[in-house]
Amino acid sequence: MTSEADLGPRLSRRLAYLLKRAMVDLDTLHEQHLRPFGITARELAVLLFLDGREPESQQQAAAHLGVDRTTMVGLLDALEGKDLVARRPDVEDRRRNVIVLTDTGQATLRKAMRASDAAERQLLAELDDREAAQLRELLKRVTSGRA
Amino acid sequence: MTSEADLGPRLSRRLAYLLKRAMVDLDTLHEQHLRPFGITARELAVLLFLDGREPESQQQAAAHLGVDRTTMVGLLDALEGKDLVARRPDVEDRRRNVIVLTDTGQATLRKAMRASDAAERQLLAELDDREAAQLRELLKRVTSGRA
DNA sequence: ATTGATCGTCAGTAGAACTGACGATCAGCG
DNA sequence: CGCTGATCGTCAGTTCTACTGACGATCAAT
Repeated sequence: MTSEADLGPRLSRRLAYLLKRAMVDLDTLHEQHLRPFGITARELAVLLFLDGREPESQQQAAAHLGVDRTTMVGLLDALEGKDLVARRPDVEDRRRNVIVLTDTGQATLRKAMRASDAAERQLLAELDDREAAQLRELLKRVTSGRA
Repeated sequence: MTSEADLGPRLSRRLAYLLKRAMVDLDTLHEQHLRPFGITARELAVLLFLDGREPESQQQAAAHLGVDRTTMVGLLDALEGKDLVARRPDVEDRRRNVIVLTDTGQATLRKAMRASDAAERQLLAELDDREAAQLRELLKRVTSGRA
């Protein structure tokens, strides 16, 4: 792949380049580490989001996760097919589905999160703990500014 | 859009979330700031790459930029259509095109780079200069580790 | 009861990137 | 020289993803 020295300093210091690069690398690492659990990083994000929340409708969950409502259908189809989440009719509003984690989903979430932690650690292998926390904090402030 | 508080701390601290969020935001900002120049962030990256390098073939440039050779064709078609780059036959190897910046391309590059700088500044508005440099440095070390 | 909006779903579409192939050209080898 | 295999830029076709628009079902408001 691209080695930073080949690009000269100009492009390799642009934020867009650095961010994309980090994201692609993290995607690759996640793919490797999550393969044993048969889920993608994105599906893990859904599981993580559903856990520790009051049950929510598909569309609420979609909005919070920033994905289109029609995309969420397929995402949940996949997760439901793996028995990780369940759609249950909302008793208060029968248009809605309430999405809940199954027991299998809970267990998979716990294990997959450890794998994801490992992927993150591998991405940040060059940094010590203090620097890793610093990077996380800076990114958090950057994104939270725009809510 | 998604407000960080809504997600709870779990998802909003994951690196994948933070990186993607930052990238999407930066993309949006780039789109706004680059609109006057009629180029995308990606095209700017190509211009920036071509500038300050010995003229190179399409495929070499594509490899360095990490895009597919067939994708580079369309990318250059667009840039050539805007008179920002020119394909010239390589005298030493007539299979190849040498890609060069036109004068217009040079001028556009300079102006667009200032716009891109502004986009980056806006993305990092929450950080002071020292922190912004720190973030850049940490990201650089993260990515350069994997060359 | 009627109107307008929202829910989940699905078909169709649009865009981006890749695969595989093509003619043209090059390098190596006899 | 001539042949063979590889590389260059290009293009057609495929794949993948996300979106638009529509649908029946359901809700809320009047």
